[in-house]
Amino acid sequence: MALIAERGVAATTAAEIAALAGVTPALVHYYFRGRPRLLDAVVDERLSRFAVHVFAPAPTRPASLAEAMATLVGRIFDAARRMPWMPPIWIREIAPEGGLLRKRALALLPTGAIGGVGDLLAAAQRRGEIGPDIEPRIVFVSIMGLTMFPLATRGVWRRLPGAERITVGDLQRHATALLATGLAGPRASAHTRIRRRSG
Amino acid sequence: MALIAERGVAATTAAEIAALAGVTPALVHYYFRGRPRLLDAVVDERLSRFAVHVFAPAPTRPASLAEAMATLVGRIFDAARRMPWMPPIWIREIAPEGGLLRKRALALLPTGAIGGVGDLLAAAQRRGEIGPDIEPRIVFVSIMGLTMFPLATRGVWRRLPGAERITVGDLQRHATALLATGLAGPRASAHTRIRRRSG
Amino acid sequence: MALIAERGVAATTAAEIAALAGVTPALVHYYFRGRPRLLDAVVDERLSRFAVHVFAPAPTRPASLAEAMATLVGRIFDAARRMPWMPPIWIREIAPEGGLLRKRALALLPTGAIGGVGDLLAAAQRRGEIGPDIEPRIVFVSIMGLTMFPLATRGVWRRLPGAERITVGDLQRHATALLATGLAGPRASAHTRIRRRSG
Amino acid sequence: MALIAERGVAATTAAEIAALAGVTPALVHYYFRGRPRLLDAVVDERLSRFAVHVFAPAPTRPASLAEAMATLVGRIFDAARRMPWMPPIWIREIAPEGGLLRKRALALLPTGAIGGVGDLLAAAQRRGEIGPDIEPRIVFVSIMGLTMFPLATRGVWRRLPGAERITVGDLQRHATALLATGLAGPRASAHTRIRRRSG
DNA sequence: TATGAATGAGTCTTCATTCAT
DNA sequence: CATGAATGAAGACTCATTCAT
Repeated sequence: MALIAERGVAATTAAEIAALAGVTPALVHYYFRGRPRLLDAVVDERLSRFAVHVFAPAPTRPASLAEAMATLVGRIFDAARRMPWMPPIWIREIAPEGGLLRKRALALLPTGAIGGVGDLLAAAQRRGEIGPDIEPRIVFVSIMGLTMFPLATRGVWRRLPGAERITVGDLQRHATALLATGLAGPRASAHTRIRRRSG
Repeated sequence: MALIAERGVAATTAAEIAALAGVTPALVHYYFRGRPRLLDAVVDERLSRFAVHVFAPAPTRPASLAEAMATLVGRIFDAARRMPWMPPIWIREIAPEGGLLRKRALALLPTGAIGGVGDLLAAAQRRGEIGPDIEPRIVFVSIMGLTMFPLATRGVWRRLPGAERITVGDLQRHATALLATGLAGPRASAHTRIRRRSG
Repeated sequence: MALIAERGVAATTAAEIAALAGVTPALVHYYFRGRPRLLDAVVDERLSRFAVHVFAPAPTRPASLAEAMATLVGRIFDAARRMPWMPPIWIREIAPEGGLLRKRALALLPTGAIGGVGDLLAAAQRRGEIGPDIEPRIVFVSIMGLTMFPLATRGVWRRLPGAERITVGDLQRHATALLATGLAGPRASAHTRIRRRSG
Repeated sequence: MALIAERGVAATTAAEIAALAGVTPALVHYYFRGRPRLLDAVVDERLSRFAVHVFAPAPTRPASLAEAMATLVGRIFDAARRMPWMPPIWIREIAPEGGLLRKRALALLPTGAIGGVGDLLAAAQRRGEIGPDIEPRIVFVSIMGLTMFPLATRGVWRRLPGAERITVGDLQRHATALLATGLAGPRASAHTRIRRRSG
């Protein structure tokens, strides 16, 4: 997982995997019965856990839309903490056109659940709870763009001036806030909120 | 560019590039003087144009922060329309850890300009114009996650139920809105806005 | 035997043999103590039976040369009926230059007996009972070419037009006749012979 | 051709071919574009020549059946003199069930011409010119068994006692005679024939 | 400038063999 | 007796690279 997360599928050879595991390339082949099935195993035995972690728990009736979003974001960050190889793999090998794990991994996406989120948001939009320019059906994509993408690219943006000390927790708070109220932040009338990172 | 965008750098051979160009692999090698310098050329002669398109124009003093963001988003979408190979390449080969064009392309990022945006946002946050949970320094990353990422992954999410007819224009509007006010949408007191996609 | 007859020695792996036998490749190795000795066993425990069947029975004093030949041909066909794997193996792995069982199997050939047949024929030739252009010493080879070879290649020639219904019995009669009197058939003065395949 | 004739297709590696040709295995692959097409080339560029040599010349109206057979046998021996790799290859890789060149090479066999020979013989048999036990349709197979087979197996039978000095010419004469009149030789009434190998 | 021929290094894969159990 | 795990050696194949032309 580490190698694939770091270099991508195409650039990861069986020999490298074997070396990292302290075995011979022949064993890797013997064990997984060929490269295609090794990739199957990557998806079925590892990537699937991530999907389960994010989607499996019965969705408790959320108090509000914002809370529902925050929960989903929370689960993604949580899963990524446990399975840090997922964000880069997702970003490189699953999401984009021609990703080498795409076909294998797309089945993991609970299209139903995602559609459900879309329905929920579309209804909310009809009730005026959601901005008119929002596309409810691709809010899920935006969530990915605000969670998996920054998680996968920490290495780059951490070098941006002033970003060195931003933690994963900060990132989660940032994504949740951006998703809820955008840069504008909560309405002026909102009650005082707990300050983060007081230090 | 098309091949790299579609399959990634590692999976694109000089022979494929040559075939697509109607020349011999030997000529590709002769012309670019080796694979490393071919990748250099990809970055220097193509990817750089994208960066120029997004960042080069003198930043006219924006009327508001929201407008500044909308302009940046607009430029990205505009550049992506002209150079559709950029989003997948960015997502796969530049942004993530171990991206094969990362070292070469990172120099293109105008760290200064990005830092400037960060400064601007940090100041705005101090003035209370920006939500307290926002991290000004990585707003740029969020913008990427709301523009380049969905552009690079249209192939996947277009299959989500209800997302078939979402256009790039819709996507831009969605990203701009989300960035400005989040899902919550503009404050209640806001004046009526032009409806999108009336048909 | 079936696998070797069908694909040849070089193309038959220990794993295939094991699979067909319902055991593991490791057991095949354990049992035969390596590939060379597996091939030894093929020769010593199977192929040898064929040779025994053809040559072992005490050669009853034949009434005539023709009868002696018919007997030998009969024994070969008989053995091939019981051990149908032999003709292909003989043709591919024993007879030709570089056959993979050649060295092992050649010892099975009773050179003495074959030489005896040669002596017999040479004497007959000297007495004028055998055509002057016949080479007595390689009549045995011709017998092989008229028995083992067609038996090993039935799959091909059965597809020849009109050859579909030719049985092994027909083949034996054909070989015996050809050997005795060639295409010309028995002398005109010969007494009527029993017709074959009356149905 | 030499390697395949000597060891068979399965036991001949690209590396051996390369070594014999004084080039690298990579070149063999480059030149033939893979093993399957190397075998195609073997068949199309070499084996086909043999078939042409044997079958192509317009069949001059033969004076007799015996002459027709002698001509066919003569052509086979002639072709084998020029292309000595053919008999072993034919015997191992084309004729038997599971031969590795079988599918590729069977198209070379002029089924029509062979069927024609069959027709001719069948008619002759009806006229009583051919023995009743002969199967006209597989006389062609017998011819192969009396020509290609002994040619492919010289290495073995040359070691038979008394066979050391038998030449290819002797073999041809032997095969022709056996085919014409069997071991029995020409009818007693036949006119004197030229003696062979007077020395 | 352009290429066909050629290759070294490295890919996945196969397979007989080993060995602890 | 029997096997699963493991491997070395070798196989076909790939690809960037070289080079004479």
